Amino acid sequence: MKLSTLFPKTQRQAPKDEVSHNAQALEQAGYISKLFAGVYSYLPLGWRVIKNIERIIREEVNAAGGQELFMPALHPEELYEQTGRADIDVLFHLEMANKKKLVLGQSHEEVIVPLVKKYIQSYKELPLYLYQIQTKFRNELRAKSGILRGREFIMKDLYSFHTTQEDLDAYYEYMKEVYSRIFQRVGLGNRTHLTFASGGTFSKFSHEFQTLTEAGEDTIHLCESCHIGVNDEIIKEYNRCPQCGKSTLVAQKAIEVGNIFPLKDKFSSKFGLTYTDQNGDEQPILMGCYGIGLGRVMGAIAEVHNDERGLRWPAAVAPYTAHIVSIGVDQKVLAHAEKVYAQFEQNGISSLYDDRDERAGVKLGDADLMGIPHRIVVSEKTGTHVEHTDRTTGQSTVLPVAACLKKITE
RNA sequence: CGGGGUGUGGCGCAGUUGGCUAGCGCGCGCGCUUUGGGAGCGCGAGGUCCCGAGUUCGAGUCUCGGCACCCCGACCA
Repeated sequence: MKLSTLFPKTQRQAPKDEVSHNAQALEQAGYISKLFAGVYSYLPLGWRVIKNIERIIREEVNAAGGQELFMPALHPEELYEQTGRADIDVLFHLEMANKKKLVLGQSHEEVIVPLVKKYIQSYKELPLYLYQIQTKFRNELRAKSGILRGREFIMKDLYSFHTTQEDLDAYYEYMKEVYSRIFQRVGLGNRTHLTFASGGTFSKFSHEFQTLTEAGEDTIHLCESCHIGVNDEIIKEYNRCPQCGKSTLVAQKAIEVGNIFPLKDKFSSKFGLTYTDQNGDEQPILMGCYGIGLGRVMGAIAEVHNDERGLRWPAAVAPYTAHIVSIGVDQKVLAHAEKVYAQFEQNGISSLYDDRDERAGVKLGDADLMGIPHRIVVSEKTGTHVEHTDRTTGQSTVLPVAACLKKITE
């Protein structure tokens, strides 16, 4: 991709109506654009980051047996009356021309449970794991923190269906590992902690995955001994770690990037979702649900991986792998830069090539802002070589193009 | 939904006790110069001053009523 044609160009100054670091940096660097409070467009760079996060999640959830589908965002309100959720305050309400009442989906239990009921009858068809990556709508009283809390947001929601509590428990435990891998891969591993949260009336606990950052809206109590967190809501009940029993809990700010919930029969009982067991008896299907907010993950990464100059994307989610910058107007330099860009593309390294007729400060400043992991400078100084800078460590070396390619791909 | 703050070219801002063609920086267009950390000179384009109603000879400025955005709460993936 040539930077001269990339939409949009970066902003010289951070937007004044954003305070959270993630939104300031992401908007200034051209990753997102706010339409109104809590509602953002993902611009080409930002969309590539979302797609990378999505790919990682999809790979891991597919490996865990998940079958991807796609459900509507428009839901008949009557389904929510059946579950008693029709008047929860985050629901957006709307109406069809014939006055039928609808809501915008804030989650999909009300859709997927009737869907599964329609097709599943026997224990032979279970367990079943269905998921989607889709837009949710929540009428937040107050949207804030940039893309950390939107009114419209992309979410991966997985629903599991089981015949026995043991089977649900086993899959639930397995999903903890899957989630850990996902957060590891997107670059949040060393700051993201499994956290005990309230299970409401139907289970003792649910679990959240909380990424430690000062920008977080939640306070968790992290066990210094086993690194398990306890949600603020339930710390009063459990003044010691529910995992290891020690009382070494330390309060920290965190952002909830994922959660998993043992629903059991909460929704299946409302819709009569049952299966026939081996004895021909009707039994309730037990469920779990598992969510990850993609925009929130992106925002959390932006909060965690940055420096005073701009963003610093982990390689796995970066919009491009290399940011090639030509400096100067010398024809030989420009020809060399074009060639380097072509070589990177041929070697399968996605590259953003700054071919603009701009001064060095502008181009290098934009590279800092955008935060692509490998910066490749071509100038009169580098001659037939290139200067490679690792955005994460800040280390620079001048080396031949082939050596640079090798360094990046290994 | 309570408390506080802010709305003026694309972005960031100034605009005095109401006053005449509404300014500045950045960005944008054209020309010349410049070229390893956000250049210089010249010319130029770009505005429902958030919206509505009022007061006044005259409103960006005053009054009333809305709306939006940001911050702090309460609530929430």
